[in-house]
Amino acid sequence: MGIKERKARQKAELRKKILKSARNLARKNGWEAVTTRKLAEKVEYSTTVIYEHFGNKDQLLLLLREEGFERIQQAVEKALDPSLPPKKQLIEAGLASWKFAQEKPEYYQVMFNLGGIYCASQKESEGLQKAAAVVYRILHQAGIAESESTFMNWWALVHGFIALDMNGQMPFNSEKMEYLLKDSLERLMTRL
Amino acid sequence: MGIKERKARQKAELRKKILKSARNLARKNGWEAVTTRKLAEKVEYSTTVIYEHFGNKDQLLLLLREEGFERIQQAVEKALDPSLPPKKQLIEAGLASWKFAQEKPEYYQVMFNLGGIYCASQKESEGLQKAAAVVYRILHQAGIAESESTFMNWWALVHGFIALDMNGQMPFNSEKMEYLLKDSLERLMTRL
DNA sequence: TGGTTACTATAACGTTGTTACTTTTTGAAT
DNA sequence: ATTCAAAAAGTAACAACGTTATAGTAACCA
Repeated sequence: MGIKERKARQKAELRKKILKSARNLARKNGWEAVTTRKLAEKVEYSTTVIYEHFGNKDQLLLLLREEGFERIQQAVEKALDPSLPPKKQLIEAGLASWKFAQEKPEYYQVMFNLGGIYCASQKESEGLQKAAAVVYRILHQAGIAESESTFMNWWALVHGFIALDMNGQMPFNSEKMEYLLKDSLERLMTRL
Repeated sequence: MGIKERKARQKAELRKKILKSARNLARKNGWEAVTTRKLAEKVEYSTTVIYEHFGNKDQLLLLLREEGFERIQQAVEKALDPSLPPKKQLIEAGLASWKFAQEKPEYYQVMFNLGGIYCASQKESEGLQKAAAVVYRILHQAGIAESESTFMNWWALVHGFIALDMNGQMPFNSEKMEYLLKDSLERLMTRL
């Protein structure tokens, strides 16, 4: 009697397909192009399918936000070399975050309400906490006393560079911005 | 024959009124609540008045963006004490920017595409350049060599703190964030 | 007074997110 | 196999959005 299982599997597949379509649409045409109708068309269902699976559009976006936080965490941890001194690791972590935002901007945007998208929900993101924990861990390894201060300094620096670059308002191109970020991270670390 | 003058005056007044209404609506109910219809209702005209005065909604937002850049520049310059050492001035400038974003979030949001608003236009903002020039000037006073690097370090730091605080995703409240920003700015300056 | 011009409003078009309602499908019981 | 309830899916509508074509009204000049 694997009927229920099959149904559940199909439902899960469709769910994945919808989420993937949303991400693809956002990547290709920006988050403004991600509408319930286009999403339904992509998966060849009617619009109501979104509401059966996610409740509403905001809930769908929140799922992608969590997905994004998990992915950036994985990307950062993969980029880390535990044998290096913690300060070097923090520089690597910052650059890995930058790289993630460059390669998967649609994720970074939904994570931080950038690029025209906006999730009203203020509920604390579990994924964000986990990603933050990675940075905290390295700070602890480095034996840094004012970890809250250094944590926010690091995070704001990285996020500031990414967000400003995404808006395209700064007089530097992305390559230059990456270089300047690296420079800023190194300065931050040499002063600890 | 002051008829033309009167008309021009009335037109300019209406224009101002529309811009002010947009700002008030955004302040009270967020930028999502700023619609052409609500705007028209506020000034007691029909919707088309927006398009006669500004072309479209995006153009109106761009005007407010410029207005915002001018205002933050004024706020920062007013907060500066030229008799203080340049490094202290840069700290003051950062804190003044933070204060501006706290007191007039609707401006900061339209300036940097935060809080659900989005202006597609990538054209370089004149106001942004002027605001940036203020920071550059102080850096020059301080005789700092790598001014591009330090400039972006300062700017990304300030913007990162503001943007993250606005999203309400960080585990610190605004007072704490302000304190941490001050700390980060002081660290940046003591290392130059 | 008549006609041209500038202003203003009405009403509509195509989208958007969302939902009430209807239809179809489907697994199971008779 | 037929019937039936429940689940799944589609249709069509709602209100609100940005925008514009059209139509009307008011103001100015002759």
